[in-house]
Amino acid sequence: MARPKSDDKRNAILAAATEVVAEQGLAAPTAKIAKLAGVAEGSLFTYFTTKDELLNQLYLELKADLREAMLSALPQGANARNKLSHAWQQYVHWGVNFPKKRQVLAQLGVSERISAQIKAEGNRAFAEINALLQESIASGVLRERPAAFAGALMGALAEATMDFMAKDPAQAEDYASSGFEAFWNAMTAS
Amino acid sequence: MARPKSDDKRNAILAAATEVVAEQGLAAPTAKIAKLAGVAEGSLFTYFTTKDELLNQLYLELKADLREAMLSALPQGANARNKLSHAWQQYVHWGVNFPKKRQVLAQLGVSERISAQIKAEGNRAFAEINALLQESIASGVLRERPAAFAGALMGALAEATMDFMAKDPAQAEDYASSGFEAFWNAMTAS
Amino acid sequence: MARPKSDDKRNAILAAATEVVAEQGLAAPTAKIAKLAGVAEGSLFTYFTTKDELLNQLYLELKADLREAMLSALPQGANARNKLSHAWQQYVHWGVNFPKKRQVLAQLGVSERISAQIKAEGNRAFAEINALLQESIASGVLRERPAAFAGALMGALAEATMDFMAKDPAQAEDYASSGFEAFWNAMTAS
Amino acid sequence: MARPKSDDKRNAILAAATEVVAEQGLAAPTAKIAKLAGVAEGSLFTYFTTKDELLNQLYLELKADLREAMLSALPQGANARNKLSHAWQQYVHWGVNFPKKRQVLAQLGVSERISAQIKAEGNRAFAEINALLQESIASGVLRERPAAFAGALMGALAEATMDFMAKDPAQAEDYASSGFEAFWNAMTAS
DNA sequence: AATGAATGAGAATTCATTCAT
DNA sequence: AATGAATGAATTCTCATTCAT
Repeated sequence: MARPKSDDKRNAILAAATEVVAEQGLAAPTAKIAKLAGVAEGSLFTYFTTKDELLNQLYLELKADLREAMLSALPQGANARNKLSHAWQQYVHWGVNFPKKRQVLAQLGVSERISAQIKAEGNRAFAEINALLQESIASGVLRERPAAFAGALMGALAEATMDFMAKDPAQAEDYASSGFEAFWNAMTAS
Repeated sequence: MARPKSDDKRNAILAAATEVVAEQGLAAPTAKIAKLAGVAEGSLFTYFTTKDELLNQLYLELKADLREAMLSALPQGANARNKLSHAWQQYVHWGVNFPKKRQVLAQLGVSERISAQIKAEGNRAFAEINALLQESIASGVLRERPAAFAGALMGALAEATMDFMAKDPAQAEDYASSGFEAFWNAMTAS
Repeated sequence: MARPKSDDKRNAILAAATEVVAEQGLAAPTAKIAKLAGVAEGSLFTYFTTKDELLNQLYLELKADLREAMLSALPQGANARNKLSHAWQQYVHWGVNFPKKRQVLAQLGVSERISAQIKAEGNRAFAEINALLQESIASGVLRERPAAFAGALMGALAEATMDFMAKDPAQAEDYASSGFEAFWNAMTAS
Repeated sequence: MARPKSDDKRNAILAAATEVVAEQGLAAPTAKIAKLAGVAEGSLFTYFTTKDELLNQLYLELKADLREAMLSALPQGANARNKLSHAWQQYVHWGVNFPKKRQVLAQLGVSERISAQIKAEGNRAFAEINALLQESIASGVLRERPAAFAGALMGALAEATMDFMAKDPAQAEDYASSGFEAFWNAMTAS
């Protein structure tokens, strides 16, 4: 091979896309992304055939990043509540620490430009979380609903919680804990 | 009267914008909106000076529409739980009955193009709901947080609930109820 | 209507396209065409939705132009040979006097970008010529072939003739006459 | 030897170019040609310094191919008419059997990208044919014109004839013969 | 010599907004 | 006020050619 496609460049483009899309929305020009990534305009298209392709891959990347954050250092022997609490805390802190990633993931999540297939692929990564949720809703008011419903509620509550953590950093930890308690009650109270 | 122009046309443009933005996203051309509204391309700009202005006004309009739905026929003498339950049901059914309005409101809500000021103005309309929430969280785990936090959680849970109602219409009512129970527990369990 | 679409502008664009395509081929940039026509780049697209549309319309325009030249001042009472001779002379002089039109028409004629439908429409204009040909081949070696075949031969011979007329202007008239004689013999000798 | 490189590859590129240009026109990407030829994008440029160079060489190649077809198995002792008839038949059948070669040669023939020098070089190959034509026009209406004129007419008539052969294969042979008769009459009748 | 990634100058459109009618 | 043609900057993507490997 002449010059193998470089993972560094690919990652630089993805990182630049996160940056620029956070600032300008999905309408962000590919030219700007390429420039920030330090590659030629045309090079972006040797790594991603299309802007949509870039966006879809970025979605996957961010989903994987979030998943890794949530599952990293998960307490091994702990019960479901403790594990979920850990995942929740990782989640909201990931969002607060990487606001651009969070914002872009949110935008991509509601965009028509992300294919159903890619969305499904992105969700598949959260199977382990769903298993914990399944266990937790067993005795609560959600017991007849699929675990994915609890997962969706978790995501929704975490998003709302992060908004308040970001808006009021002094109380961020309080919001994080209250948010989890609220979520836990939502799932398990009957 | 600040606007000497026709309210009919203004409303037609807003309705057309809802339609077209739901289909094409915020990138929807003003020309298409004008056409669907039955006015000339240029006329759109006598009602809204810029596209952003149109989007901001549309946001306000949809927020007001939702608010009206939530508060309409609110049971007068009932307790907070019953009132909130009513508002919740109105909310989620509004979303399911007017999917385009919901979708557009969601898109606008996360867009950079809606100014902070307009967002604040949009939220002000929900003061009555917040009062009910304040009352409800008094004994729960959220008691030390502002009512707006509970309001945000309510919105988040309702959104997630609507997704499932839309995806599985046969069980829509079950999701609606489960969603409210979960929300109520989130707020009030301690 | 606000400002009606102007035929002048449409014609200016078509004329500019002839000019620029003659110089640069079908790859001529629309921007260059617009500039030469004295309109904004975008305006070209209010008159022709697409570059292909422009090319197709240009083909029709040039075909009509040629047809008009060939049939103008056709001797009324004359016999087929005289009429065809007149048309031939008009044809080759049109080509020599408007070399750009000729060149562009030739390029468009062999291009994939001109739709079959438009080509057919362009040919329909030459029905009168075909009638004269029909009459003339009756006793010749082509008598069993369709008139359109004779028409194609006429076009082909005229093209070749024009090449020599252009290359050697001093003898242009001789080539024109010899070319017609050759054509007439081709059709009528048996 | 001027070219140290592989003739196989050179030929593969030329063959691929014929294929791809027939399908996409002169705008065919060099990358596509290289791919079909089974060589790397860059390698194409070690065989042909520019795309125009490739096109010019392709023109020469196709001209030579056609010449070879026309002169192959030329009846040695025959008279001019028989020899020309043979060449004509070879010509039109070459075109019908290798429609892509014919189409590409036609496109190149009218393109600005083929230099005058290369065109002249291409024509030089047809000297033998011209000699036969010279002999044949001696008593006809073209007797005062150069043989090259008759050659041009021959090419033009053959092209038109091939169009009809291709369009109506059942009568292909009839068109081929009629075409030659017409051509012969064009040249020799007085 | 061969490879194919890298480059960046275009190319055809699109579109918010203006402005002549 | 209403209309819709006119504008030209901006956008995504293509492609001949170069050059590191």
